[in-house]
Amino acid sequence: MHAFDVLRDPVRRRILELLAEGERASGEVAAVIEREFAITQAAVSQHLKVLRDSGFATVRADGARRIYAVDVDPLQDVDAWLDRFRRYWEPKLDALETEIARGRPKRT
Amino acid sequence: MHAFDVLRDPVRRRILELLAEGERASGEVAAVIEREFAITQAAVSQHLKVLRDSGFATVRADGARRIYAVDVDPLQDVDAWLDRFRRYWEPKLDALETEIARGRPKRT
DNA sequence: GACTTATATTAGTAGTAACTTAAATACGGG
DNA sequence: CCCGTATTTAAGTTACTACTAATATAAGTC
Repeated sequence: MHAFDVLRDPVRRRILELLAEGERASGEVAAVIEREFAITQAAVSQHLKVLRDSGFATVRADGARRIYAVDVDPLQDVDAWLDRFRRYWEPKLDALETEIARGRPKRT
Repeated sequence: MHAFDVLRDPVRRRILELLAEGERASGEVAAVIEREFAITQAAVSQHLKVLRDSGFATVRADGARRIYAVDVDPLQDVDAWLDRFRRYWEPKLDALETEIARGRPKRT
């Protein structure tokens, strides 16, 4: 599943926003999302699965709980894709200078 | 239509890549896309409509031709959304310093 | 004005994705 | 072990989206 397919869904974007603030248990995420989007816990769990399978999130067990954390690799891919458009809003920087100014690490 | 809904489609992303290199007539875009994705001119025209309606592209007439150009406003929105994740791969810069270092213009 | 080229629009169809409900799995405590 | 909590998985339904084929619109040429 392509990064943009994942990001297309507003629920998944909101989950990533939550995880950007710090790791959260599945249930904690579900509590927020259920309230904000009026969907069931099962639906949230399915979204978490998509995020796992597509590399946007990692999980670790803590007893019966599942602690989710954001993984930014696919987001960096998106950021890299945007590079070709940056000259339209960062007119002073050429491509190389942009690399340096932003300190973006090399992708493998 | 949200920016990520638009970017989800690989054909639309490819069209934007083409337009990032410079403006192109509808038919020029269609020629490339028809070849690369094996879809009809009508389908390409529909994608161009989506890009227009969602603010990713602008058009001007040149006789019977329609010249398309990229409009990066929605792409800047995407870029801004990514800001909250940047600290995970730009650890040395805090939020304010990032703003300054990247020289990102204020969005209205 | 008829014909060709360039492009957009309409109507209909098929595949996909997000949801719900129900059931399954796994851990922790009494 | 049985029970409650935490979480995932499965099955089925519905809505949306990208497509094709056909048609419409508009400009350029003779």
